[in-house]
Amino acid sequence: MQNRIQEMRKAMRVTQNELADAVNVSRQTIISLENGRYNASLVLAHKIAKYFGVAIEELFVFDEEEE
Amino acid sequence: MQNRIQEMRKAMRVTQNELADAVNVSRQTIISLENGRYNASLVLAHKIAKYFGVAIEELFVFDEEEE
DNA sequence: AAATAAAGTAAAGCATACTTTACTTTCGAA
DNA sequence: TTCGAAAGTAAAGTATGCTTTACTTTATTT
Repeated sequence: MQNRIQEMRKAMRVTQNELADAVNVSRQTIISLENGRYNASLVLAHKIAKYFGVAIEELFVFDEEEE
Repeated sequence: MQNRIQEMRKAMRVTQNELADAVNVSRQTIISLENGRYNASLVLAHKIAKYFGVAIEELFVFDEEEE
């Protein structure tokens, strides 16, 4: 699964810190998500999508081969 | 967070077993999700939503007060 | 009413999301 | 070119999603 968090964050000119605060997680979590170290939980995915004003499916790219 | 898994599953006349197999998790996982014991991961949420042919946001009800 | 399928509970164990702390690297401005 | 902000790495610890096994309860069908 890929995501467009960094892309959208930069488009909105927001720092990792600001995003982390806005959705109530640590900056580490944002870094790890952006760098593909793990996947967001459903709740976090929803919060970030909402923050960017998009649907979860627009923010996360579910490559259909994945299991 | 609430979800409409049981509701949609019954509407489609599918058993917990069939759904579990279709999205590749154990039956326990479906039971626990339906009974609100925990939240689905993003990947699982996507698979179930896809199985039912709806968007994640239609299947999961994110009550905005939650944290 | 008896048999079978479907749904549920319980609990131990593993995998992964997320936190915290501390330190390093990159980058844009003064 | 240096200084500070932003981004990144590493690693140990906690929380939670998911599995597995085994047994119980509720529905449905015959």
